[in-house]
Amino acid sequence: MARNHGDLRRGILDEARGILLAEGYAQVSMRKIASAVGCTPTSIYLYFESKDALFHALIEEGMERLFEQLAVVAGEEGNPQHRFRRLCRSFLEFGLENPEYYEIMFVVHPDQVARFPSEKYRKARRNLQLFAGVLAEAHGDDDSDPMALASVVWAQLHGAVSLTLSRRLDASLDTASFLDAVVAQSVRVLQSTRS
Amino acid sequence: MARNHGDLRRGILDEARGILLAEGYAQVSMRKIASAVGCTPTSIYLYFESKDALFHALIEEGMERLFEQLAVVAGEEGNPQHRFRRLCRSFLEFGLENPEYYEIMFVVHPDQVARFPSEKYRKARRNLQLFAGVLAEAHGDDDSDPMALASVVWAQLHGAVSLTLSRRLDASLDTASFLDAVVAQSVRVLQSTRS
Amino acid sequence: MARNHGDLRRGILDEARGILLAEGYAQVSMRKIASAVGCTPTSIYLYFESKDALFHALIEEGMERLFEQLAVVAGEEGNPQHRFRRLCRSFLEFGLENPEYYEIMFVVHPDQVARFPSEKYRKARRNLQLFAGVLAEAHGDDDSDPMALASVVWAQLHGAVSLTLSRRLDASLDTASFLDAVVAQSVRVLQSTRS
Amino acid sequence: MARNHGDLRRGILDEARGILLAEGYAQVSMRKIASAVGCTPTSIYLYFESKDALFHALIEEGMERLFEQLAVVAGEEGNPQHRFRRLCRSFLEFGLENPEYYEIMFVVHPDQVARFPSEKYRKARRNLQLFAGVLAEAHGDDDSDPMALASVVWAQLHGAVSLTLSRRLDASLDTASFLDAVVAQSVRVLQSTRS
DNA sequence: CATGAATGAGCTTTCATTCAT
DNA sequence: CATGAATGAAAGCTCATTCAT
Repeated sequence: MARNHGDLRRGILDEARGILLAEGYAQVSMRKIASAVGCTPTSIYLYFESKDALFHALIEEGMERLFEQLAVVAGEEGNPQHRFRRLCRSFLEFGLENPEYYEIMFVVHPDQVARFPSEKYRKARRNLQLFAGVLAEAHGDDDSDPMALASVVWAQLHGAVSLTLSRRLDASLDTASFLDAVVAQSVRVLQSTRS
Repeated sequence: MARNHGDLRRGILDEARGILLAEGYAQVSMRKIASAVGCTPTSIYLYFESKDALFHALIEEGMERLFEQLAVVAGEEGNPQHRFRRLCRSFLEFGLENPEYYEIMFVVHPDQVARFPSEKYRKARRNLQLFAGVLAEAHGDDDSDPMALASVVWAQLHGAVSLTLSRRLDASLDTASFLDAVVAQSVRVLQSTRS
Repeated sequence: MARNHGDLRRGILDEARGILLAEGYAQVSMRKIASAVGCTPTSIYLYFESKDALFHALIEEGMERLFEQLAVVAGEEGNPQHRFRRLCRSFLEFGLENPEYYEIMFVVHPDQVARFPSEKYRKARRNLQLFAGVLAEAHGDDDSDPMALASVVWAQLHGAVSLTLSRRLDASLDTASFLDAVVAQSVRVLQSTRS
Repeated sequence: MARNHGDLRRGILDEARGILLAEGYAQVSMRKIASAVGCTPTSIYLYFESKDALFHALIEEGMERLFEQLAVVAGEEGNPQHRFRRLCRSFLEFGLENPEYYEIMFVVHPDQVARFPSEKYRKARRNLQLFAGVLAEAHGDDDSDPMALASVVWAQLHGAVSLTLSRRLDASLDTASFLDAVVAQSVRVLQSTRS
């Protein structure tokens, strides 16, 4: 239990994420985190100003992880269309494999968690820019705004992830082929100004 | 206090929606609803078996309103592609104009509200079927499953609405043209099996 | 459901007793009684001034049933010692077969149910007098007060019933032989002044 | 407010007992205890996991006090019959002098308080064993089970205490001589197998 | 750096009861 | 004779947070 400086902060974040993943957003309480990490609730306040601050740190972390995951794909060689498709897939995977992370990053109402501070908002924005970048490459000559297109794609992917996670999709629907169809449809954004 | 029969029930539903919109689902409490509507928490239980039941009633109501709105469009004359486009628009409008309804209907996590009872679930399904119906018409002979396509479109639209409502979209983005782009992209689902 | 006058009162008492037996004292509520009997909670107040009054009526009824049961035994022919023994048995049986009746009659704290009105108290006293009567017969010439002796016996029997009902007796103890021993010991009260 | 460590815990237990005595088990609430002891309901949960746990602590305490009191008598020198008689007296005294403890230890229905945890149950059993021990001594060679006899005595004593405490005994009865008679009758258990 | 003690506000739900009709 | 609507009080419990040490 002897911890180095900073270890506790790390531990708090890890356990908070753990509970978030295991039991869902509504179940995360300072008490639970504290007892999971082996300290008192009070101690958490030495590292985080409030519960909101803790969640913002988690969100930030999530944004970074997503960025790393997407950046690998975006940086690969080869056909930009191909890369774009893989970017979409990668986003879907991230969401489905980190459901509760995804929840706080993209679903939880901003009035519930206090609004994500704007300085950290840039980190969220970078993810969108990765999409925009690859889109711009793939799209060639075009007057359409890549960020706008990226947002449309993002909306498509986000809708797919969030409906899947909240199990609102029809039970008769096969998830795998639904996701395939979503990716296929996302790729169609590249035809945007052709017609 | 001089109230007609049923007025209080209506008032409870309305105030619940109001608080939901203003403060988010997690902040809606029986106490708050009661004090907003001007009765005691106990009285709410005369009209709703539980908090969950109250929210289920709201969800049901929302599903019906959405259905009515979509049904008008779906029943119009003319080009099915055109009708499909207007259906998409109509869904977006409903979401943006009824954010409280939208929140409980499609966003709030099912772990927080007890699962929507299956007998009422059919009402929710009807909305998707409207999309599927028009899609089937517009699509002509095709081997793709209209419900599957409809789900993809729904994901696109839902993503757009939920990102807009939670103000997670880039501030530099013009909402109107974003929504136009979303509709344009949704319509592209009709090309699904052509290429 | 068409009820004659007085039927409802009867029904209320019956259902109250039923719930009392099935679910225990703490679970009996006006609501439950009303819904079991098929009327509104308000209606109960037409027949009983309060919950306490209803319970007092139940207690009175219980006392009468117990009296009837004991009176049969006390009135039998034959050896008074024998009759006394059977009286003891009969009391034990009543308690064990009507546990929740027994609960309100003899266990529930008088601060919980408002004090049993003194005019009805006489009915409770009659039961004790039955014991005293048979004891006096069996005892022959003696200067000891039969009511005092009867109270001692009552304490013995009541202790046995209440410990059995609240399952506080040692699990390794066989209930049947415990009760036999209790009766045997009760009979010994007849030796009171002999030594 | 300036309190030493442990004082609050003690105070909670004492006030809970006080309310129990004054108003009966059903009226004891966390709120009432808190306001009697001068703290918030929340604070009670720092010392007791739940209301049940609080009452279990009281039961345990009561069992220990009773044991200490009985053990002194059981350990005295002299005639075992004499000691047995004094043991009975001591039990009666404990009950009448500690009605609050007695109430939760032996009267409150187990459906209302969660079952006394089995690890602590041994403490409850020790008291009965004291009776059994002295009975075995006094009884000499005999085939009857001392625990069974002790239970019969316990029933007698418990009946006497509980009827006295709930003031169900006849008002014309002199309490002191009633208790004398109860003890006298209890001692008669020693004749059990002689005749 | 960390804690133990405590708080105040809040939660959903159930209760016995009343009153106008 | 009976109801539907409503109430006020209370229940056990959990929460994020603070503060003196």
